Amino acid sequence: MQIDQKRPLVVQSDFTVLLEVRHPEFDQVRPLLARFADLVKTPEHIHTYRMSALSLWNAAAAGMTTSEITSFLEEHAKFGVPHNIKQDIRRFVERYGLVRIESLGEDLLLISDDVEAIKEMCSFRTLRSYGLCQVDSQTLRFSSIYRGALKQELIKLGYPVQDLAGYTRGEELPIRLRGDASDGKAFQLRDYQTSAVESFYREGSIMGGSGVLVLPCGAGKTIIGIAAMGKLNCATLILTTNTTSVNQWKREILEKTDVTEDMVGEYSGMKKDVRPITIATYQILTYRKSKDDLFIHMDLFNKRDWGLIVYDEVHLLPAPVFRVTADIQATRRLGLTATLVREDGREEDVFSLVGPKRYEMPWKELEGQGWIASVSCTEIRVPLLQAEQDSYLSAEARQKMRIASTSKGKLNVIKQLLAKHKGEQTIIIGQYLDQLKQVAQALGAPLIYGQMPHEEREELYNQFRRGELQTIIVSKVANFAVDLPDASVAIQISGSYGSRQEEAQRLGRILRPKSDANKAFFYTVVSSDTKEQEYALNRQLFLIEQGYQYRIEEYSQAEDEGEITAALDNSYRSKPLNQQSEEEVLST
DNA sequence: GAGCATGCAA
DNA sequence: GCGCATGCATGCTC
Repeated sequence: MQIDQKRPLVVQSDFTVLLEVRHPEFDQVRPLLARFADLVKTPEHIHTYRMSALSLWNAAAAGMTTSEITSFLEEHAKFGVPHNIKQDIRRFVERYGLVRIESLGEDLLLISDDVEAIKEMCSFRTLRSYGLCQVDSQTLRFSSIYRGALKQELIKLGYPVQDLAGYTRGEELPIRLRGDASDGKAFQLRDYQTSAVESFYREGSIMGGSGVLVLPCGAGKTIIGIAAMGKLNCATLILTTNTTSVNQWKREILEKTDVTEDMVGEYSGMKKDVRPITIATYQILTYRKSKDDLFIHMDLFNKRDWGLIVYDEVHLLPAPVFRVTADIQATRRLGLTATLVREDGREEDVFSLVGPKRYEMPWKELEGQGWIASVSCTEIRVPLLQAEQDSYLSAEARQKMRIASTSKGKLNVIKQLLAKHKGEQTIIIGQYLDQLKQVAQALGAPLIYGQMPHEEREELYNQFRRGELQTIIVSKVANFAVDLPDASVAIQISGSYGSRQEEAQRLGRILRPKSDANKAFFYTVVSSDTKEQEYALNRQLFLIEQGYQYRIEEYSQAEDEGEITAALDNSYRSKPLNQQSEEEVLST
């Protein structure tokens, strides 16, 4: 074993990989590591990643090989790579594709070059009900109705099946992208958008046709979906999270393709139009009169001969939709998301039913190419006020979070930040209405929340866009509103527990490229030494995994306003005492 | 049958 | 494991 203390990684035999944050190779090593391992912990000096079966399978599906992974680890590990880890990586990576599904007339075949794998499958009790029937030592035959369910079951048993059984064409529908239009509506796919579409589907290749593309907010997921439609030229069902997004898909399809309005239908609470291109919400699919009733709108999947189903924000796909998706495995499926992480842990179902990850664009890479703004993230820790301190300590666990999140001490920080970023469009985002109302009153800025009619919201958004309003305060509407205007400063004053998605989405609000220095600022204000501070760390995991660094600043309440300004301003220029390491990392 | 308020689900 | 926003259906009014 080669020992080289100068290297940044420690590969441990429990499948975790430690990465030294202050190491000069950090920025170079991190994105590669993230391709096959998940970030799990981020204490100050060392980040812990863990390889899992699924993270390795997704890497394999995206084209990574065993030797790429092990030689990368060997090259950067201080103490080498334990022998058993190398073996296990090989075992997992090779599991993807070890068993594949191919078609044979009406039926399907499970095929493996590994005779032992087939033997093992015959012995699994849970597979009995699928009527697997042995053809020869390497082949099992089964009915195509079990295509989805079987894949779901097999991944649980450690066999991520490669599905090569192909797809139906679906009803034909010519869709031409306005790539060369002379009427000013022309647009060009960016290079990464082209690669993304091609890794989903390439003409003549049997492999493509189902899978997930992972792209940051603001990378143009809709456009990629539309480009895929343009390749396949077939009736398409698009599923998305809310009605605003339904409208947005429709608008973009009409704008970017030659498809006419009568070809595009909306299937939602308001309208039930099934057209060659139909856009629906997940919610209408999962509607039922009572708990043990039928999902009456689920037959939308069979209302037409769809050639493609697009799952927008696939990480939010509701459980009942998985069930139907298992039955339509012969239809091409495209999942789009900014994060494969589901808060309910059903990532394996996404893998087997929608498809494996085909493409991932790291946020930092997009930033490097200038497609999104570069964001500096700062966590500002504010001590609780004396009175809050007491009630915090005596409060029940479940109340603690609320007390910490809504601390009155945050107001001063907000004011300081607004002063610091005077003249920049700023969004303040929070979770508790009481708190937001107080902040709105103190700042004299409008609060946009659920009860406000959409018309009124739109008016405020427009004023903000025109620059007539410089600051707006938004509640959880920000988590859903696709039409929220862009800003260059976001201040998060409270959020829901450890939601990584929420944090990512909020940062997404300031990613649109800026005209001048292309720089944006994300602040998260938390009460120091509280539950909130712990949760804040959790929330940041995903973005840290994407390469963002949070600077941490301790804020102390001073008596005199002027003093506060000085204290805060100063800390941006000099190194905060407790964060020298972060600072050094940034400069490497 | 549009426009609104209400209750419910996840 | 909380608080909030959403979307859907229904039932009322004119």
